[in-house]
Amino acid sequence: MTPSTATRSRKTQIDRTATALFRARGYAATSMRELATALGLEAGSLYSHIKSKEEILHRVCFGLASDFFASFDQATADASVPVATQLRQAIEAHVRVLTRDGAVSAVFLHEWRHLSEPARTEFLALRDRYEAGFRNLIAQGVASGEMHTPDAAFAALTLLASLNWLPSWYRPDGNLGPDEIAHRLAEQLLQGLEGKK
Amino acid sequence: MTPSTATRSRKTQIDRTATALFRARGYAATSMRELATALGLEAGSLYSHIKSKEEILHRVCFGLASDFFASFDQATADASVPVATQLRQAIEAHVRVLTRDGAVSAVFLHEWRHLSEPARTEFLALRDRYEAGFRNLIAQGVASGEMHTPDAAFAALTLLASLNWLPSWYRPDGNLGPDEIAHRLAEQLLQGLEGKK
DNA sequence: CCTACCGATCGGTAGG
DNA sequence: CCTACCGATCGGTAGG
Repeated sequence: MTPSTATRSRKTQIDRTATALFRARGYAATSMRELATALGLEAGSLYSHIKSKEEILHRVCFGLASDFFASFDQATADASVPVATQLRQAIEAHVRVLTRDGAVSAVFLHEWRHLSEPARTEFLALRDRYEAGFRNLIAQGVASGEMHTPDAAFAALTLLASLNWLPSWYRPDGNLGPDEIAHRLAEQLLQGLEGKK
Repeated sequence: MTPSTATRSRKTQIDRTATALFRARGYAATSMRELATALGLEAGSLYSHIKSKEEILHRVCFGLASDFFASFDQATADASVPVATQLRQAIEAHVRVLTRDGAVSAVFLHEWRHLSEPARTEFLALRDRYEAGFRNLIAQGVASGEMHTPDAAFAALTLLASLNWLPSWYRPDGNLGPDEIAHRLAEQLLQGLEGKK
């Protein structure tokens, strides 16, 4: 039997509520009873919609991973654009995905290590592949003389680190919108604090 | 009674082993029985040396916090030095503390949220105060014309984010030593990818 | 530092 | 989606 619309939306609701709890308390410290209570039902009832606690974590982590890939591919699709511009677009795309749902992003960034094998290894492979995209962009920029750094891999790691800190302080109702944040991050990372504007 | 030398070193040993486990599996997912087994004793025996699981976490988080403060204060003690140089020294000092013990650093960065109140709030206040140090340095640099950024607070957050990603990939036996890493990070953050070397 | 144990809570299931 | 429950495990304690 295919799941009815009602069942599917209940599942989505479970994912969303669980994600918020995972973010606030951590995956391991969140109990299925807390989750059930937050949804207004009994613990056992959750299992008509999901198979396990980890299934939720799996969906969140791998779902956002594929969003990141789709977003990156779109930002860098046009090879005729200067590499520095492609990198700016990739940064902006990354920030947009990251700011779309703070709870999902936080769980993606910090709770993936509670995935059991082989999911954990698969997840890390995806993350590696994504980082390689940025690494290649920077390496191309260095080759074309648009950028300068002694180590593209090192630079890519540092760049993504700055971006991935965002979910820990970004507030959707704050002064800065995603686009303005993305722009400032790109400027700061490409120009540096001592560079001229 | 004051603790004997043997008791004190056993306590240190518990802290170290616990920290390694907290890093690998997360605080909530680490059981006192695992910890006891790793130390070759029974679970109940741990409590002759410590009062609670959280006490260990508390010691690790607040201990490293005070190391960071001491290190920062030393790096910025001489006000006659140019601000950009002070910032470089503060970055290098931060990296040195961060690379001294990878497990302690990882727990400090990611597990503090399992502290119960009021420790959790106190910890966040310390972190805020530390960030303010970098914020002020950048603001001074902007005022003196040595640095350029539209938002010193934003720049400080981004800078610390890049640095704090380090424990997730740094390997003590890798190609780059702490000093070389610190130097490259400082260069990249201050000069940017498009800046000239 | 151990043995023996406490009450509480965990993720998940059976049967309706 | 609920009731009732499973075995396992949790942090921590008493008493030696």
